[in-house]
Amino acid sequence: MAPARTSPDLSFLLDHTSHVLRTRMTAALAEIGLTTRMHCVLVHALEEERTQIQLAELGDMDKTTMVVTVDALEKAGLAERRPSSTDRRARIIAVTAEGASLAHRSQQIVDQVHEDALASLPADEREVLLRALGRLVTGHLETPAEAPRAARRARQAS
Amino acid sequence: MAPARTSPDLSFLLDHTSHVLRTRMTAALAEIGLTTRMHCVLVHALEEERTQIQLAELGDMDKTTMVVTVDALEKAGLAERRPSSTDRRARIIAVTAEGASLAHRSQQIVDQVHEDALASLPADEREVLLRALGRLVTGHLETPAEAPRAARRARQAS
DNA sequence: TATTGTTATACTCTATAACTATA
DNA sequence: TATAGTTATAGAGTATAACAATA
Repeated sequence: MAPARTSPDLSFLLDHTSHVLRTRMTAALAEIGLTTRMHCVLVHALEEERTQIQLAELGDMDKTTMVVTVDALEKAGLAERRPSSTDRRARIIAVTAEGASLAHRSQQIVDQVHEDALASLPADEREVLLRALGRLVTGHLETPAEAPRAARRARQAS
Repeated sequence: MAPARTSPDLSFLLDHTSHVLRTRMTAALAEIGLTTRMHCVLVHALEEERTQIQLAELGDMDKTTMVVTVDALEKAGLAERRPSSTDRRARIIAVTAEGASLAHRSQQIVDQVHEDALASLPADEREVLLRALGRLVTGHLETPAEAPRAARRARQAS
């Protein structure tokens, strides 16, 4: 969508670049059978022992979305749910050997997709682009505006 | 979602900035009763006589999405469907006086939201940011990667 | 036969609600 | 009472299919 065309259209530029980059990333990771989320969970779960909730927060996902993602990782043999030794409600996500190996490859793919995009820019622009975006992310564009969320009916009895 | 954290994470930077900017834009336009799409259609329809299909292409929307958007504009008294004089299948989207006035205000709002974001950057970074994003949009990140589209069942008879 | 606009609806995605087990 | 994880499903958003009118 191209909202307008008057002033330098920052919305269009950011929407388009992020959308296209995301399709590239999705396609590249799909070649090794991963979604972006699976990659994200694998990488964070490898760093240290983490529960589903912790991984959900790191990846900015809902806990119910995390259930689906971990289901997919387990089904693919890339990770396992293990009981936490300290909290019997919680599950530690343990990455399998195969999962660790794939996470290594997927991180290379992610880096490569980013590099490919950045390599198309002059070195000085590349540097400033990252700095400026970083400034926005930690500054003026840090926090989303409130979106009015619709209330929801109770669930139907089954 | 924060896909990774190794190299400078262009995906995260672009996703986050575009997402937050979009929530700002949505909230700002909602104050005058418009969605981003309604604004987009109004502005393009004001430029010259255009059919729904033409407006859909300009805004990168599906024609069925355009139907809904034009319905909303008509309901709000901001635009009307008029028969094309040259093609009896087509409808020209005519902006009403009220619609034109609101489009003027909405364009100011859009510009202001962009300005607010850009004003938080040093002037030199601002300029390079726009140039670099523009380069990506017309260059390496011009075209989305193909997404495998799921086939769909035929419609149920009603 | 192809295209414009329309309606109906299938599908995806995501999050809410409700529940179980445990803290 | 509150939290981790799960299941079921509501709801938004969007696109496909089919169709009528016209080219």
